Amino acid sequence: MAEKITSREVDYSQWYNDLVLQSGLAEYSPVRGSMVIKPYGWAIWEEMKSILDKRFKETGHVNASFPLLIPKGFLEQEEGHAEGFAKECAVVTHYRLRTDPDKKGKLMVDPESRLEEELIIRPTSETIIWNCYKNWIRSYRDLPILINQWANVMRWEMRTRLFLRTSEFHWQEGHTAHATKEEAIAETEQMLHIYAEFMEQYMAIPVWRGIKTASERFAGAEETYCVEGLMQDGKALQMGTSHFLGQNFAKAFDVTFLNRENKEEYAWATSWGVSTRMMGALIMAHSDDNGLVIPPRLAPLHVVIIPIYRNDEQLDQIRAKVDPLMTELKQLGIICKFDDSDQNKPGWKYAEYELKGVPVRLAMGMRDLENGTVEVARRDTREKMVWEMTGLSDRIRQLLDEIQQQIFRNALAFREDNTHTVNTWDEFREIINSKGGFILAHWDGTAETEEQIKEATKATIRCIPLDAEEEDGVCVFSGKPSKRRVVFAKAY
RNA sequence: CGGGGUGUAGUUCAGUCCGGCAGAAUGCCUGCUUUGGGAGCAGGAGGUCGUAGGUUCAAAUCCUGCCACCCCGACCA
Repeated sequence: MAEKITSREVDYSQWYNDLVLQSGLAEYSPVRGSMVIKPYGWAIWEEMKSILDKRFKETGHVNASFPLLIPKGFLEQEEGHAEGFAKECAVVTHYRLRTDPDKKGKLMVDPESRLEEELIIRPTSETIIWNCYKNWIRSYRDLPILINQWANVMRWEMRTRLFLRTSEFHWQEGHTAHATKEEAIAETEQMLHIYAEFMEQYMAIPVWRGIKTASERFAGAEETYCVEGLMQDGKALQMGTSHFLGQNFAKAFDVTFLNRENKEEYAWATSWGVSTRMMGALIMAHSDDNGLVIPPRLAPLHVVIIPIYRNDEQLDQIRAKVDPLMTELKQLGIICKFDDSDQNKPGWKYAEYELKGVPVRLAMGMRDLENGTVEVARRDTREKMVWEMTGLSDRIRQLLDEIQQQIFRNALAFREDNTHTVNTWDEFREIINSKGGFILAHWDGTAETEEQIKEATKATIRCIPLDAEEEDGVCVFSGKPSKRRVVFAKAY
């Protein structure tokens, strides 16, 4: 457990891996690209889920569950969708194993169990859901359908990274059907804003809200909206997407309804999702060389209390002070733990809880008992203070709020320091190659230019910001006229 | 799928070049002493050396094949 985390300066990727493994968020599994999410990691994900789930329900959505296995033919129905996902699908071809007659104790795929129609493991669920919607939608009175599902999906990735890109990942996918285009677009935008608010207010990560260019658009979408965050190494991370699917899936699955004028019309669709990738963002946005830094609003444990004592009698004295404090803290909705285990010394515990990113640590020893005080340490700044026991629980609640805000302010300041408005190609290349971060630059709107910039610098257009102001300018690459700036960055 | 790296105790690794009893640290178990920033001492348990084959009196070590994982690219949320 005393292993060192690689410093961010030395090797950012290795730092990230060390952190995930050592803090007990997750570990590798025997199958490449899949991971075990351990209780501490899952606890954070559950926190994220419960907050988002509540917001979804507040905005009229309901949860359901659709199957893991999808008939291969379904994927063929929508052309763009098929092209986008075909090359990363795991395929089920057989339904049975048998003992291998040639190798004792070994199993083999039973060649006689080949499936008539092969099944794919869902990479996303548009197809199987729209196959259902076909039967569920008859009239405009059946609309809108506002369904979400929490599920795991699988995309066979060439190169995987814990949380950021695993073959199997957990997410939620909302799939809605609407009677009008306007309503579907409003839904797409609404969900994007719910994501953005969650990321800023809970994850403490400022995000760009924007629209993807055609080349970055979801397979099968008319328009893809996204939220983009900035990691400490200057690379951008797409943290969520919301798609306006137009009538593409309705046409592919023949989903029509009779409108008020008794005329048959195709339904309008959206889909939107965030995944366990957000865990990666949370880690990379705030943590340091000592371990995780988790914003209080997502932390599974807010406060840890560590006793410092020489014998059982002293421990009992400390416990007598800690018990009522814990009761008060719990009444304020603060999750706390008294770590009175005798396995490790206080110093070990300090390091351990810092590694796990617990926002506030209290230490109480004989000196404190005499003075009626407690040592308060905050994880984000690693600052230590000595506070009076009187009125402590309220001060801790305020401190947690302050930490939440401070972490966000830091992330925002970091993003501002690493967002550059650029007008020349030389400047663009210079910044992308040295500092990284976001670049705001004019773009002529063509896929050719976008591609050439990507080839030259590896930077991609992360989004066209929703709140971009109209501004006449010329494309940083081609010199052609442009109406607004777009956001470039190297991305995960 | 290309380039690089690694597979030896729960973990991190040494040992491999030059074949000869399977090692260290850490963690784990027992006991005692400790406890305000990753404790100390004593004792103990723990490994078919990734896998299959070959060479040899003898293989962790040499040869061949295979597999897995990590890092860097191409692809992607």
